[in-house]
Amino acid sequence: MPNSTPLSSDVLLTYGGVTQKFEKGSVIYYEGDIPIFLYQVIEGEVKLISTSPDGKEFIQDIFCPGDTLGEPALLLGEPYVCTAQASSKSVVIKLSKERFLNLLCDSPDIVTKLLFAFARRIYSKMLSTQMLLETSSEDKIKAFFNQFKTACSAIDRAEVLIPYTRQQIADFTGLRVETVIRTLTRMNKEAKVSIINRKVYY
Amino acid sequence: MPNSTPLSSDVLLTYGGVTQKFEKGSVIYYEGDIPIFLYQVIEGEVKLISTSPDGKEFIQDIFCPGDTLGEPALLLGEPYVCTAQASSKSVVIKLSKERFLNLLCDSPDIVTKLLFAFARRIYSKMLSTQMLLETSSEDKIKAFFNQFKTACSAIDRAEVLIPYTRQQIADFTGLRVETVIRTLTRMNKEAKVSIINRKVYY
DNA sequence: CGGTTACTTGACTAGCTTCAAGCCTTGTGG
DNA sequence: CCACAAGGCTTGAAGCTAGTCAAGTAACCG
Repeated sequence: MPNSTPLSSDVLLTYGGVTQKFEKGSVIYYEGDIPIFLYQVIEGEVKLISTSPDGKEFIQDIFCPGDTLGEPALLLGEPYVCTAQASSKSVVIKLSKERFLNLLCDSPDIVTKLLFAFARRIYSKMLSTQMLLETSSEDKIKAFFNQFKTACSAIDRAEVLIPYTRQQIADFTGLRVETVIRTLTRMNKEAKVSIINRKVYY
Repeated sequence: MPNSTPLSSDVLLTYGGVTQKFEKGSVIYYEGDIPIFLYQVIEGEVKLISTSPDGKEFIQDIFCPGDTLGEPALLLGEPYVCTAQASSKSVVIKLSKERFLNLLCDSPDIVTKLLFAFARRIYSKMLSTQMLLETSSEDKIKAFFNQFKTACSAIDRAEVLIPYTRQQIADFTGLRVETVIRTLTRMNKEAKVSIINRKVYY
């Protein structure tokens, strides 16, 4: 679910943004932290995860180069709901809240772009809420796949490679790996997905 | 989960907004419709619901007087994810997309306010995603109650009346009424909630 | 007082989770 | 080029929790 790109990194750097590298698995901010910076992904991939008390992990969102993250909590001054973690070696620009607000004041244009990016995010959160409300594992997985296909604007008919591991599908849908595997196997038999070399096409 | 109020109804009327009444239960727009108007609630209450194929109903959001609704889909030009339905007799202003866009162009101020309202909405959607990812019915209900308490900025300690019916709690959490009842009864025995005259305090 | 709405309880079932074990594939170092 | 480690995938058996269906009770309102 990549978001659109409302902010050029150049602007962020002009306003005093600083780049920082993160190794795979290292944390950019923790759930509960009070936001100080705006972040933008330059290279790599950053995921937003909720961890439940028993150590289970759920992926709330994934951010790609160009995407900004953490703005809602930053703007509201509320603690982060999720932890942001680099899912691969990543480069991130961070900009202090004060400078970010200056930037917003100076450029109504950017505010509008951000507004559209937020609209996109609300929209996809509503879709993912619908996914989580599905009662059967099959419907959840199908909803997840459909979201992915819409996000990368794939034609509905053509089968597309789902570039996620079983574990990642589980982390997105809130199911267990075994359930994902068993459901996919069944769906394969019923020709609802294709599994070739363990890769899933839908 | 009421949102802040970025738009005064006066401005909407100035830009050509038209008021319309809706009886309790009547639909403002349907899931799948292509958005044409921006809506603002003036009186009453409007809920956003997803209906699953078997007729079950899930409440995605509730809007109170002053709140605008349907902007994400409208701005993106995508079909509505949910159905908007008046949960009580309501009055709503509707403004055509074109005029809404004019309004945004004319008033950077309003764009900024909308941005903050969107931030609030993303934030609360993340919280509700976390709620849905909880595995047990008890944790879901507790997460829902906590969301409610935060929304009305209740002090965490004090017990607060939860102003929802069992059915509504079920519709928000994605559980069944019977499950909600059984879980609440158990939580009452374990002193995790208080039930007095069938009313729930948490 | 009668009808509607909300709440409650019980018995049964289905489906997801859990735990445990084993297999396949990929990449790395000797 | 082989061996082995590590991560991902798969399978089976058992348990438990939420869902379903059915029936009935309590509160509310005109």
